[in-house]
Amino acid sequence: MSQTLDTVFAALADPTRRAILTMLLEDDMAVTDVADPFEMSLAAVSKHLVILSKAGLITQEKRGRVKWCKIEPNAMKEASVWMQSFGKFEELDMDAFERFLEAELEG
Amino acid sequence: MSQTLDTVFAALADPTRRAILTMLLEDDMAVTDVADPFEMSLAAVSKHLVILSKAGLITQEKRGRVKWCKIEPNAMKEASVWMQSFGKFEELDMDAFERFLEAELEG
DNA sequence: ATATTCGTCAACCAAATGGTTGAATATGCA
DNA sequence: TGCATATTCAACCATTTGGTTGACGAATAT
Repeated sequence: MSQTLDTVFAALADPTRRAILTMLLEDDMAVTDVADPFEMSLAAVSKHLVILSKAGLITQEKRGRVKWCKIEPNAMKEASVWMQSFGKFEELDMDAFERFLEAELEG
Repeated sequence: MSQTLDTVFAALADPTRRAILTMLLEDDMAVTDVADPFEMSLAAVSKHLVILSKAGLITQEKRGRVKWCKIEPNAMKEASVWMQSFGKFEELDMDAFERFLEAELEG
């Protein structure tokens, strides 16, 4: 039983958290800026960041009063490998994938 | 926002459900046989199968009084592609991966 | 010095999750 | 027919989840 898979998959199951990760692909961000596009309180987003942090999917570093969030893509490796064992997927349609990411961000 | 990603990742977040999927990699199985190795009621396992089913990760076909469960690896495609966008992972250590799958089954 | 900004904490809430048990349904067997 | 097997359903329960608000501490700006 892998606690890592539990926490990583659970973290990825929430659309807000996936949107946050997609945002962080662009650049490191402060907590306040991460929260900005969402229609929920800063405290709620802060909790999401804790969950992403515990799953290892992001790291946070405090500089001054600003806490910077950085994505840690390698934390997905175990989960990604796990999934890949379950099928040989067709090649990626990258255009479709881009559109999909757009939708995720708006979602 | 993708309801599919929500349900697939949520389904994979539970170790019992991942173990079920790993079992189904070997062969299609009846509900009773799926439930056998787990220390929980048949009803509980049945619920897990419903969740896997709704996520599209398995299909179930009733023949006689037996309901057969079949893994549908392609349902992981979208989620797998999503994850892969977040990093270029090092090459897989396949021995480690085998050991990991063993542990999952025992978990 | 004081006000403002950044972020978390604590208490609370509703809804979802993962489990239980016992009854119900449907099929197969003798 | 009558019994056993396969599976789900319904009601229930404890815990977790995802959100809220208001207060708070730490850092910055005026």
